[in-house]
Amino acid sequence: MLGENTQGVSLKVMDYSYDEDLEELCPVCGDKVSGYHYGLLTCESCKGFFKRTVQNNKRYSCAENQECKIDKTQRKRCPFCRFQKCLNVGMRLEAVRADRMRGGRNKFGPMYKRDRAMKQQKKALIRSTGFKLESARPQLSPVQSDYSFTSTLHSLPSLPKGLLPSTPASVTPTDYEASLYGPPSIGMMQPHGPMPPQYQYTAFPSRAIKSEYADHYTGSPECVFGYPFPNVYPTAGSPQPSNMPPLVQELLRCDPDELQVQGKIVTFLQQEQSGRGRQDKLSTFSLMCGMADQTLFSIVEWARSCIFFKELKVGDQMKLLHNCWSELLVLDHVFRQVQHKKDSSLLLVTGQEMDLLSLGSQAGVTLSGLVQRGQDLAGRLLALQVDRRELACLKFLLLFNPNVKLLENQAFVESVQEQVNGALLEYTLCTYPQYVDKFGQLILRLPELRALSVQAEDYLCYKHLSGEVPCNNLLIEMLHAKRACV
DNA sequence: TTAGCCTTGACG
DNA sequence: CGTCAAGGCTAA
Repeated sequence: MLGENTQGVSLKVMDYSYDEDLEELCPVCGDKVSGYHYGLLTCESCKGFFKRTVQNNKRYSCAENQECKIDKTQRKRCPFCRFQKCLNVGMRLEAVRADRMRGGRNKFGPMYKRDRAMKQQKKALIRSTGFKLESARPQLSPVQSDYSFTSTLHSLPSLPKGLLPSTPASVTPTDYEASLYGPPSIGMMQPHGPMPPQYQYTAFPSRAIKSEYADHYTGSPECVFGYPFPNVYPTAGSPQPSNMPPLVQELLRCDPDELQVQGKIVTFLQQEQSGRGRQDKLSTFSLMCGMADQTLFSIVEWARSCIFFKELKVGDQMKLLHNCWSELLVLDHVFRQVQHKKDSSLLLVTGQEMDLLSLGSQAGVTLSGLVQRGQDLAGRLLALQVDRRELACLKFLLLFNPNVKLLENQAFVESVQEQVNGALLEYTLCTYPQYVDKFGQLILRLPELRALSVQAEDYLCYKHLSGEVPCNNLLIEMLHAKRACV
């Protein structure tokens, strides 16, 4: 949602301008990338450094404050900070083979492929939207197919219960991969905070790492590494699945693969833009509406496939979603900023970055204020170190709002609310015992979030009435539905 | 120890 | 059979 200026806005989107520049730099030292190594695109030297460090179980120490800048010229100066940075940007210990088997492929192969595909898509999106998202007149004829909410709820085939992401295994392969998969290049989930410096000195149970193809070998059982197989690395500080309340785990499992959502939205916007002529390109504001609209779409899909929610009758489902869609949308946005961890720019659902300064100077006061409140909320959540399991709970607490009136199955909604509350409380107590009242702090964010979403709705309504929001989309339908029933 | 180049080998 | 991320080798 951008720009209150009908003349047109041209908000600069920073990232991905030139294919080479930002994309081809090693996230550790900024040197030239030589390919995917240990989970992400890095340069040859950091690849070698990471390998040596893990293979030889090296321990370094930092002569300074463990915050040395690592760049191409200084990367040799402090191996401690260099390795720290390797871990922080998402290099994977488990990609270093304990048995030193050469060649072949590992389980990251498919992810490298997906990442490459995403990058391609994004480049295409940049090409079609332009580096600077130039505004045109508000679009008259949105090329949106039938996205009415009612048809959405009805038309999507009901998924067979057994096939939903609730397979017996503790974590589905996709979830596992998604959560393992590192951060910024594809702008998805990343560790919720920088790796604590003591990370590598913590006593971990040693565990032999074998290559996946090592079955053919009689690998030496003595092969033990100091670095553990970091199953829980990406969410360091998060619990082992064993001491997590089962419900929390179940809720997390409902969460969609962020990469897939991003991919869908990017593809959609790209197609929409490419179907237009030069003069006909969507304005920045319209693009943002498109993003929000598509995000909303994925939120509805998420809800429909969720445990508890799918048990409800469609009527109740609609009432709940009408009530909380904007809250979920705002939470989605805010949590993305929490992961983004930059105050100077917004991370969009497409993975693009938008510079906050230029947004501030070109968007109107209302929008700037909204965005700022979102940043403030993101800041508080970041300070709280909210993790994605807690996020999953919060989403359910918003969705199953017992204050929604005239529900057919009010009692069920109330019971879900209570169950999730209990699970979140238990989770925060078990996982973050050092936090005095993390649960309470998290719950306190909900009213703030609601207040913000109300303001955002008002803003959207205003923009809609002044004819600046492409109509005929889910966003507007939700807006109308809510205003109609309140 | 570093980092550029070489060899390996499952996967498509 | 080519690709490309693993590990290996070796001058600086």
